[in-house]
Amino acid sequence: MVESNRSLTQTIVQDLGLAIVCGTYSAGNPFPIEAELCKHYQVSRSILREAVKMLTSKGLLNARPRQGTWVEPEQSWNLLDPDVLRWLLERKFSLNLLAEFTEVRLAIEPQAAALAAERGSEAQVAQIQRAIERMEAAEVGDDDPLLADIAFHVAVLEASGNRFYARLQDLIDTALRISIRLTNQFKGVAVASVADHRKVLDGILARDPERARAASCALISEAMELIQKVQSESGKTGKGESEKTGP
Amino acid sequence: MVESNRSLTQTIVQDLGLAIVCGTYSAGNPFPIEAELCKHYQVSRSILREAVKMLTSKGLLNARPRQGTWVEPEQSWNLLDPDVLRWLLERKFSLNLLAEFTEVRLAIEPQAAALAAERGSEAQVAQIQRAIERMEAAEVGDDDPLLADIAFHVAVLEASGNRFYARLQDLIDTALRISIRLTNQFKGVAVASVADHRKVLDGILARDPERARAASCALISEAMELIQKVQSESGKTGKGESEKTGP
DNA sequence: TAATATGATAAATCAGACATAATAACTGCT
DNA sequence: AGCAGTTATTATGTCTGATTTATCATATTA
Repeated sequence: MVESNRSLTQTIVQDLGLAIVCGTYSAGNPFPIEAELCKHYQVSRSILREAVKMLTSKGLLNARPRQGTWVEPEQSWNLLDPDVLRWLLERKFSLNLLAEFTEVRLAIEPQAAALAAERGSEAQVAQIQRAIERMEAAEVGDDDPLLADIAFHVAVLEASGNRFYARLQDLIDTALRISIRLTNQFKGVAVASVADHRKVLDGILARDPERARAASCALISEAMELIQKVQSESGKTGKGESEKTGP
Repeated sequence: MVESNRSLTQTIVQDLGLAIVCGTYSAGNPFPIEAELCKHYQVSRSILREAVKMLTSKGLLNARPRQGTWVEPEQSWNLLDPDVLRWLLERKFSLNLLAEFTEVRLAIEPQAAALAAERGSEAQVAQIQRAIERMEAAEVGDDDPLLADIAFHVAVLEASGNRFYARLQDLIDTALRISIRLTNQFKGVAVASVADHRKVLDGILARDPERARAASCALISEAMELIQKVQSESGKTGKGESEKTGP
């Protein structure tokens, strides 16, 4: 197990969470009982139970006396929990899921851009502008392109003034990191263009919701097409995807 | 405290979770230390710690030795966790938040309807049809209108084939229940019309994504307008909303 | 004054026990 | 043999008390 400065409980949550979404436990290999897991992780029951409870509250596990602890069906998992999404996307590059998450972004981000144009505060809009400047700096090596990209999308979500939209930032952070890691494997993939991002900012600065929406929509659509392209590529080579779609 | 058949831990999670989102604990009234909460709930430390861990995994709490346990800022809460959303919406009818959540629905559900028209399976579409039939039955008192309404929206989300969309069903279930409870207080509020819902189904049956999208958009927009109407009503009477918008 | 030692506090972790729920095994009867 | 009712087993649920560790406030010392 990986050593870390986190607490024992947190370490076990991460380890077990990843193992669960990777399908380590199934009919043939049922989830172990507390005693076994205690022995495996060399921790007390208290610690292990706390970890299991945390995973239970994310919809991954459930338990009953005498029946033991079991992994809940995938439909019960809180996909929108940052931890859960990260574990899911980290498992051997789950392209299908990344595509589905991008569909969420495609629904939300253009709307967020429109709302930002409509009612974003000066400070919030300035934050978007700053992100664009970081992206420009990144083009000449003065900043990290990935972090600048993330900062842009997060700033737009924040400027929407909708608390649910803003809460997607952890998720988008994760998705973008995975997305980059994924698409970088394939050649011919251009880095997200600053020009296209700037169009969103322009729409917001002009306080033109529809222009902002359209620009954002184009932006995410481009990302979506990229993923689909990778999907067909990996389909041909047979590498990458190995998700089961149900019994 | 309310007696129940749930476990002690679950009972405390619900009680503490609701108290936290209601703002019971703040600067003047800091979150109690473990020992005090144990005394208050009359439970052992194990139970209390498990409950605190569950709330920690939902982003509501955090703890450190010597510093104690504290409530995280609202920006850290997992709004998209079904429990958290329910607690939030249940706290004295949080109209602003309900409006924001409806903005999420406005972004997602039309897209889901379009996807359902595009790639929903026969069985999934049949499920939507069945929900419409339930709504019709409810009109003459042969079914529960709220449950039928929920079944419709859930069926559309399921038919979208996007796992993230499908995961919104718990949240929409909660939101619709609160929404009904809320709007019923005000007269002149017509129950969701079956005709408008059927238009979504028609678009999906015709495999016409844009028609389905437009119909769904109209449906949610109507709900949104209703909420805004109630917002202005309660603004006049001063009742209902009492959310703080920041320090 | 600033770096260092000390002490107090609250969570983190451990160990062992008993209670409870759900199932499996068993008994005794017809 | 076949069923009803009892008992035993098993894994989680809950409790208790103790020890360790991280952090902050204070006091001490150079």
